[in-house]
Amino acid sequence: MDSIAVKTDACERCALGAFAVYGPTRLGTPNQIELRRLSIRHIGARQIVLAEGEVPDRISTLRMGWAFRQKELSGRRRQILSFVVPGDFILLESLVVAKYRLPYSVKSLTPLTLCDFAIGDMLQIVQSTEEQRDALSSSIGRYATALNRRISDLGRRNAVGRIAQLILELEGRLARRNLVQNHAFEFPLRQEHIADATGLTGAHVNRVLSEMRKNDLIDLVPRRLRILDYERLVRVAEEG
Amino acid sequence: MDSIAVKTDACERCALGAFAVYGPTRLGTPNQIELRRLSIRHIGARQIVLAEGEVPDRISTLRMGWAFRQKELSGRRRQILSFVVPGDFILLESLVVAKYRLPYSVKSLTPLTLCDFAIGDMLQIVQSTEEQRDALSSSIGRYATALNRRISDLGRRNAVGRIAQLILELEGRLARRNLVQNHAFEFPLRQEHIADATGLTGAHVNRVLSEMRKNDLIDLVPRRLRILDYERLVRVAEEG
DNA sequence: CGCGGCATTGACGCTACTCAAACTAGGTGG
DNA sequence: CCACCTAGTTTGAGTAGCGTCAATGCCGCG
Repeated sequence: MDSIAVKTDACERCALGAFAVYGPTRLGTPNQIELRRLSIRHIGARQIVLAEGEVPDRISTLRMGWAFRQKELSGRRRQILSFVVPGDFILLESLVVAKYRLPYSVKSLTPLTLCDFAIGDMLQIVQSTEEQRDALSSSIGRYATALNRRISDLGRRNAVGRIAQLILELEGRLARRNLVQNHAFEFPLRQEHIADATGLTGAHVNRVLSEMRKNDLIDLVPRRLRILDYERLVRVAEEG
Repeated sequence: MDSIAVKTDACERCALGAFAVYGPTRLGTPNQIELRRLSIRHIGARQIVLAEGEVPDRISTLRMGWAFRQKELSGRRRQILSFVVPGDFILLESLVVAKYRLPYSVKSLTPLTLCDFAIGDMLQIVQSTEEQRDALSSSIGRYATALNRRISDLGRRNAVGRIAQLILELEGRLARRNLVQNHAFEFPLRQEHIADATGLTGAHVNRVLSEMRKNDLIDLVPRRLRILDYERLVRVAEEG
């Protein structure tokens, strides 16, 4: 059982490994990634993966499924800070900040498969070559840039703009991982998640989405989204 | 002229150096900070310090004055992402991300005094000892946590809550630098800046502020703010 | 004295919220 | 194969919070 699992989960055949931060190291012999991998975990949907206040000593990559980072506020309010898609580190921060105390929690949206590493091991891998250092560096840069963009979206864009930006961000991130075909991709978010990510309510998200559908901007069916008019969606995102 | 400037600006007498990330290194002999400092710059109020899209090769600490990071959107909208107060790096990101391309611009709020360093030099300083690495690490951690908090504020708090959170954040950061006496501190923001940081309009900020004054929460006069009832302000920030 | 930069205030409107009910589809057990 | 259940979506009516625009006030400064 175990050996079969290890074989089918071999890193050099992992489609996502190539797009992870440690992509450049992934194919070496002996395979450093696979050697250092501590465990592969499967987690059901809607589970807490990391709880607020934790100080993780391991770092995991998401091999399959979606998760999100959320902050819970008083009175049943919550804000989704960002989404974690396949190929992402669950907690990139822990590669930069020693003993990072989580100011939010991480929750699974779908069932997940995680690959776990010791933080020290991963740091070594990810700093082993110039190429790796660059990969880490630009990954952090994109993450920081996305956080900043999220702030301007929430502060200064209306509902349509925020939702359009969110869709575009996800499309971009998934496209870098080869998870988009012809502007269509897996989209496991419920309207409730879109609402909590954009600072809106479910009801209003619903109205905006049906407006976007009517305008032939997107085609959103359960679990799958297609951008029908990319240029116009960009314009709408920018103006809104 | 120059020699006088250097003497009065000596790092070991800089009140803020102690609270900067490189604080632990500040008093060594020979003085590494002062040796590596490339220049001291004075910049007027309302100037662009770093422009969006730049890829800075120097890193500066703010010795005096306030600045802020802003993103400009279409249609005269702007979002203030965060404020830079004395003792901060203008661009902490550049210590973590090589060749970071600025996704926002940095603007001075008041006249500034900056101390400039080569990024490589500063990296060396800031990684020279365990203590330094920890200082850098926790500084990045606080920055990341603040960005995330800002996201939940904008997404899920009302006007009072956002403004209260902003005031508390600034008080906390200034307090760590010994720039707060009895909950009172320099506060050079115009209402317009509060508005652009909290995603509100100047008019509405005005109404909220006068409400907060009427409730004896804060005492805000031009350029100076005092928190009158800290506990209650925390409560208001949390609930709002 | 007058100007420029902010702060303040009022009238009015719109975006997005609230609450609640109806609807839909996928899954499950009898 | 149907009845039912649940999770999620859709829709409506009424409303609140914050935005818009414009006028007025205030104060320091040249």
